[in-house]
Amino acid sequence: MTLRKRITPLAEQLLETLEERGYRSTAPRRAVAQAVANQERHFTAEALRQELPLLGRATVYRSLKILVDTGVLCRVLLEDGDLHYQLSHRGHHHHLLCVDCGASQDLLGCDIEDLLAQTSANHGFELSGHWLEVYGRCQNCSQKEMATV
Amino acid sequence: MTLRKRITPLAEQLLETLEERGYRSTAPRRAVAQAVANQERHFTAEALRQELPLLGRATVYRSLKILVDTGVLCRVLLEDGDLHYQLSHRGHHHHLLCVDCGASQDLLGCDIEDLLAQTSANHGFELSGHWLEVYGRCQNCSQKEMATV
DNA sequence: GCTATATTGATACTAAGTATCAACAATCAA
DNA sequence: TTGATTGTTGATACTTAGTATCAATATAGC
Repeated sequence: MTLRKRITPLAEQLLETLEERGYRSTAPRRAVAQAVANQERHFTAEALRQELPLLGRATVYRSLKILVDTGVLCRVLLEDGDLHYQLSHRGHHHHLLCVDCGASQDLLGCDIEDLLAQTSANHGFELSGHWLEVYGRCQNCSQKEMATV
Repeated sequence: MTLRKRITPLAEQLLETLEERGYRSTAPRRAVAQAVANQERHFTAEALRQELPLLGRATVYRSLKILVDTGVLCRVLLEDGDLHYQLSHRGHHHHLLCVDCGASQDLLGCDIEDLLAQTSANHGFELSGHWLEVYGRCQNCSQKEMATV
């Protein structure tokens, strides 16, 4: 079958996570897992779909959804409003997104939560969650900029 | 003309802002400004369009875009990923969104910027912007919850 | 009132989803 | 290993949010 491709350890790991959650291991899901594992940067749903022309649209979108639900993928909001997907380290985190090269770094263990809880409380809000994206220029791109100016 | 409706001071103010930016004052824009001014909560593009059946789709979306560009409207990302629009106080700010009733409060003058600048620097990032939405339960909804439990 | 130019709206397209549903496949138990 | 149960697929069609094009029209300024 065309869909049964070589599968890398990362893709395997993604599939295992799905199975742990009770999702069946199917050829289409293997294909999506492998395609996701191959991505080096954040990607759009449509880009992924184009890499998987043999799969139905709905299947690709459904697979993305369950990958997000199981915490394997996360959604990233780009500065221009585009929504992309990206492999996620489990748990709550934020992204530092380079507006030049598109690289992203995870932001862990910063003190935003505390600050937000405090601020929310001041407004009479009971905090339940938040979404934060940080845009800027990564070290590489800053240095390139320096060099050309 | 059906489009020339009574216009409220707020809508008037929105139009003036557009004119200051060099946009012409047209009947469709008056209609959009009034419809936007009438909203009590954040709203979707499509909802607004349905209130303005006489206007072309493109016109509504274009008007929303220039209202966002001029800072009169801002985009709000709901917890479920839906994108809404909302009247904006000029300048950079964030939203406290109630997940129960949908109310939103603006979050001004909090110290997130400093914290982010610091954190970004630690990661070699040159900060250029950020997007933050805070979800929770407003005072009203918290109290209602209390009362029923 | 004329004219240059901005704006409109019809149409068609992209992108991201969701809903439906008959056909099919994976799993598990016998 | 077979077979029933139940999850999954993919075709299709629909919704929402936009954007691009372009001829027709309205606006602002002279």
